[in-house]
Amino acid sequence: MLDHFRPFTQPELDFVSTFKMGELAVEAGTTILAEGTRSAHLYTVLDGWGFRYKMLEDGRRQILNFMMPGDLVGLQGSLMGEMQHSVEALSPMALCVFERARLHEIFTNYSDLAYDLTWIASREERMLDENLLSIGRRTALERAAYLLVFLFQRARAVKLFAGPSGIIPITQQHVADTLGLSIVHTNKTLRKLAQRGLVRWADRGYEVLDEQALMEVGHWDGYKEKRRPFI
Amino acid sequence: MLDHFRPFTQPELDFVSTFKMGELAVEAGTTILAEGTRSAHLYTVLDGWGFRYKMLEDGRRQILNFMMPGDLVGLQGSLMGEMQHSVEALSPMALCVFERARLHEIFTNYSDLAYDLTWIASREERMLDENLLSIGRRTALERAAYLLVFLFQRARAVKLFAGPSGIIPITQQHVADTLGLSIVHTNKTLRKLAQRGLVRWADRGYEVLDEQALMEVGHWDGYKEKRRPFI
DNA sequence: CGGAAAATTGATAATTGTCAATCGTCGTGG
DNA sequence: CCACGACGATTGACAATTATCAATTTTCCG
Repeated sequence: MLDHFRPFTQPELDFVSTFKMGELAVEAGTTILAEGTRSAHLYTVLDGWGFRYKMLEDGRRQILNFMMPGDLVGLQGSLMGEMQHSVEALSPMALCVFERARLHEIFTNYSDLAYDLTWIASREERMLDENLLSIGRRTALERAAYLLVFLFQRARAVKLFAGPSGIIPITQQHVADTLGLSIVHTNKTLRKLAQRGLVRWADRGYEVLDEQALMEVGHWDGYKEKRRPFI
Repeated sequence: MLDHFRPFTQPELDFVSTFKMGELAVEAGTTILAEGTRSAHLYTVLDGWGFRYKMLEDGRRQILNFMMPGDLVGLQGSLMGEMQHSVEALSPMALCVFERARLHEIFTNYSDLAYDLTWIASREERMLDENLLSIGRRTALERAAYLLVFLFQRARAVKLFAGPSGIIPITQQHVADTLGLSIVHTNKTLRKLAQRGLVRWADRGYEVLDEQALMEVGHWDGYKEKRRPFI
């Protein structure tokens, strides 16, 4: 997996190992961070899938983005105090745990790592921009197509799939809450993509069958990213 | 305006003055940064209103967020290369111009400023999260109410209004493109808010009349923010 | 094998979008 | 000062998309 990320210098490795408090393994469905809470920790995803979401008081839920290896969990909360969103594991996950309180040390003593942190935050912002465009302006079918290739390409980039392809471990409820659609309409929309042979409902998730076609349906150029940091 | 922001140390001020290349004043409607472009500059908003947006090839436009004094313009592009969104002035704006190439110096030599940068990026992410929740899960009326108080509170916090209240300088087309609605439906929705006496269409923009009621309609707690950095 | 959770479906209701005018306001040129 | 245009706001009618309801199937697991 790591060949996708930038190499570390020795002092960085030394620091990271002291900054690191340990590893955490969680089951699918575990809530890692909860909205309204202040966590003493900050995490890096080592393995598995997770997602960030917000809810309205009456229960309506919006999934904001998905998390995969290399993503930071809880940076917002670390910088700004209380969490304004929750994070839940979609599959079993392995996380690297850091101490929130020591975040500032990174800035003062390891500027390259600080730069990486900001880079990662910026990348998250970029994904949110794309998701906003999607929910705001794409039709249901376009949104679904976009979401599935988007997740597929991201997952492939961090080697989350065993082979060249693989299964995206989400239920239709997750898709619905990501796309801002009802679950019934989501089902009908995904079904349409399946009928056209672009995706397949497999085991406990979706499999992408025709990457190119999905990108066309979703009016999306694809997920381009060069070397990236991994903290 | 500046009492809202954190104070600087002298060395920071000295650095900022060398990092700063000059100021830029633009008319309403000017495109400051364009999607697909690489800018040699990075900006800080000193005065005025602007907005970030993305478009699909067929012209559908989604406004991602609005920019007000203290916001950074173009950080994403500075960190990641090509701009993936455009930025346009909504009103006449004053911008402080920085050299993109020297961004790294901030990280190596002015860690507090670097921290501030990341803080600002994180805050932007938080706003995007809220906007996503809005577009994905709120009804048209809720979205409109949320957007108007949101802009109202942000603008008030940075003293963009002359008195205690003021006018938000947006057209209904802007509102529509922010909320992900058609312009006709946006008009009918805003009209409903106006009939209830929550907002008023004035001169060339909207004025908030009943902040509390808007927050209730929009199921929103309000915009809380303590001290914040200003670069 | 029994249940529970997730996926499907068909029918019907709301919400939101599209079309096609019309109305107003404001700045410009005559 | 007034007519002309342009852009933005408004409206009403009608169409399309998406949501809600209410069952049924499937699939997964113990």
